[in-house]
Amino acid sequence: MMISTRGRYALRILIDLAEHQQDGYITLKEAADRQEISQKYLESIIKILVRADYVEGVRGKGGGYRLSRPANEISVQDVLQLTEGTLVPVACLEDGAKPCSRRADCRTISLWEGLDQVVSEYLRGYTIRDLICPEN
Amino acid sequence: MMISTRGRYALRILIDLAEHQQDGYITLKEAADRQEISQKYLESIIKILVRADYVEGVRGKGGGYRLSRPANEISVQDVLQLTEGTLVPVACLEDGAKPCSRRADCRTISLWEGLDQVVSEYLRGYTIRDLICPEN
DNA sequence: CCACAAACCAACTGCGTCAATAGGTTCTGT
DNA sequence: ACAGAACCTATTGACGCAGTTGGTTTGTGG
Repeated sequence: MMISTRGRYALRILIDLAEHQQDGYITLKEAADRQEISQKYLESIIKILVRADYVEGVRGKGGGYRLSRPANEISVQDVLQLTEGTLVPVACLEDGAKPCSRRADCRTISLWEGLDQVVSEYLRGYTIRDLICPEN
Repeated sequence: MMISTRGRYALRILIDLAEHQQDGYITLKEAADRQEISQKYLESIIKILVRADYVEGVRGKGGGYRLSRPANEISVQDVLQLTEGTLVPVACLEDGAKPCSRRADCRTISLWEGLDQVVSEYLRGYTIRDLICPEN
């Protein structure tokens, strides 16, 4: 189980915002109700998206959230990387990882590098635009 | 970080056994020392491999472990699936998962199915034989 | 102008899993 | 018999996930 609810909910709320773009600002309550996700928990997730400038939040009455850039410019890869922290399969592939003392005769490093490659390429091929329902 | 030490150590001990096949039975201590893994922890991992009949254990003096089938017949996919429990990216893809109530208008299911596909295909392409050092 | 609606913020909690340790028991060749 | 090896069960500490609690700040419609 490699994708936690954090990443999955993040995608779902982005999709929800994309599908209701024409309705103006969407409140957290609306989105949470539609997606059947705890409002409070979703709050902590959307905060990450706001800070990373995928989503814009407006306070006060009449406020809410909306995408701060077009849906086709938000890649699934980026969203998951942001919310999950990392997507690499093993710690030694994280950038800034301290070099492994067994690196010289590690038999598996190329296996993991290849896996990372394959996953990244796949996820980079999807944007939020590709995930919204055709009629939106 | 999707592959835990359990899966990684399992691969490493299988590789170790494969590379020392001609030395007869390999004791846990030998392998643990070579791989710099806690003997006790490795014990719990190799037990899984014995039960799944990837490895054969022989007790008593002169005993130890060896592969119970050729290295090229042990796929990385199978080993990781066994030791990690599952490799699917989200719970609803596990077989025997209770059907999701939101399945009908889930926007992301095909994304996850595709990811699962891509990862499985990649890992199925590797066997222990592909990971051992050429000179062995 | 002010009450209310909304986003924003910080701290905490229960739970499960991972990674590992501890302390044995059983088997077997010499 | 005994030493060396696999085998077995239980327990532990740390950590992250998933979610909750209880607020504070900001903006606007009436």
